Amino acid sequence: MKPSLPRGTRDFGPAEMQKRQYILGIVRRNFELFGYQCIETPAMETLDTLTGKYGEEGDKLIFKILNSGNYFSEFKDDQQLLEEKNKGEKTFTKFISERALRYDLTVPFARFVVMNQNNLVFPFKRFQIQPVWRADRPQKGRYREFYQCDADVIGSDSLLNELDLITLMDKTFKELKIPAILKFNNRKILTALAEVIQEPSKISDITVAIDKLDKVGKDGVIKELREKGISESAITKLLPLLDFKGSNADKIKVLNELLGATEAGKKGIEELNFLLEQTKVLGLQHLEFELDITLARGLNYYTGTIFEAKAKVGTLSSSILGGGRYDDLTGNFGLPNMSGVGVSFGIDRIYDIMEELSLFPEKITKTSGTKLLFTHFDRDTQLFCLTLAKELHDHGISCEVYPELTKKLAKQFDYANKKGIPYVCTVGSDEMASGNLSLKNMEDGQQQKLTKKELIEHLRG
RNA sequence: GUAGGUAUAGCUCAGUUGGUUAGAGCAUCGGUUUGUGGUACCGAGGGUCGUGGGUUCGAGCCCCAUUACUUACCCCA
Repeated sequence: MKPSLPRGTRDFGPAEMQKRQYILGIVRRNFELFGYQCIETPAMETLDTLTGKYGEEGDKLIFKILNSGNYFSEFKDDQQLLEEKNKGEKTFTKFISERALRYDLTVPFARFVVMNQNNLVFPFKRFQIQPVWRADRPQKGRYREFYQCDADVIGSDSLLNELDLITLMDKTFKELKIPAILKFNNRKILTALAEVIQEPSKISDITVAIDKLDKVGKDGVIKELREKGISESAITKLLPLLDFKGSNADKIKVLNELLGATEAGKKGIEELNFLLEQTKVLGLQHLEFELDITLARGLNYYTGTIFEAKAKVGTLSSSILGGGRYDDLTGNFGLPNMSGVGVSFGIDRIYDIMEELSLFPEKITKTSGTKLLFTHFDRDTQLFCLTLAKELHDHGISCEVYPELTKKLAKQFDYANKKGIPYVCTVGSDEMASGNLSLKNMEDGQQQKLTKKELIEHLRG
């Protein structure tokens, strides 16, 4: 058969993995620096755990796992099967699937917290770096299997956690050298907005429309709002938002006029203001920090602050980080009043951007970490090389013995060359007898005779 | 869900208005060179042209269907 990959998935070869590990290393180091602790959860969850948390569109994109065994045995006869099928996809799915691949790391984390509540220290700061799966249509920067790197604090509703995460993001993107903009908003603003215009059910339509302001202009947005059935009086109330430009402080002023009278609006504005002021006091080193009222994020569970980061340069316009506050995600699993906030780095997109902008350091592009290759001529010398290699390994020197028997040194040198191994030690019967080993530097071609001791000293230095 | 693109050697791709035995580069293996690589030269192996139909004397090329991958939109992050 012809080998192929399923849509939206990728292999990572040695060269790609070194770059991925570089990104992961920076992210992980910062997570730990800020006091987050690592956990892992299974690739699959029970379907019930996941459904209903991501919104209607999100639920459709959950990869479901077919039950093992004969799932048709659930049905008495064709008649019953047909009846169940006609009830719709949702109920029918229950018969053939009880498990699904995780869609993100936040919901499994909430499940984890509830199940381990007696063993955890709250507020609990955890990080998690694992793949997630989404049955999306793939395109540029969008994959069906990708990694999320999450940091969350749960069991504390203090806005200090938001600030903690903001500085974490600032530091991490600085170290990755990605010029990025961090946009934020607050779900309470959106709630207040719905209240003010008295169209609570249309709130997502409205944010989607306003979000297109840059693309289609003010008139375009108004047109789309009308198409979505938003009343004229509501549109009139929204007009100030369409001129929503200027500094973060200007935006707060507009919001105050528009939403200051509502309970949710007042609270939301207060929170936004706090973050803006304290961020100014802390002083961000790298990130651009912008209040974006159109930022909604599709995930249902967010209730307060929401975050999203994008690269400021390059062709990839999709976000490279997302996150926010969820006040009652654990309530679904029987543990109410557990507010949490977290962010998720999308390292696959971060990789794409760094590749495009050539942000990876030169030194990590080598495919091999091996420092020395032993070449040989026959079984005896090969086995002797193996004992030498063992000794070098004990001294922490990365080396390997060419595993095939061949008289051709050229082939063995070629191997070292292609793998980017900087030193070659050739061992023939002379060297074996005398103990004088010849070490060749593959970069400058220089060769020298060394004893075993000298060789080890030389390579450790 | 909507619209486009692509499918030929292990990989990246050529392939003329439809015409003999389908090509190149890279990779692999062998040789020039039986103890020295990165670069040179010579040679070899490797293909049901995604799959199934159709048109034609004749199809890699045209038509229909189908599958896979891919891009954009919707959506999502």
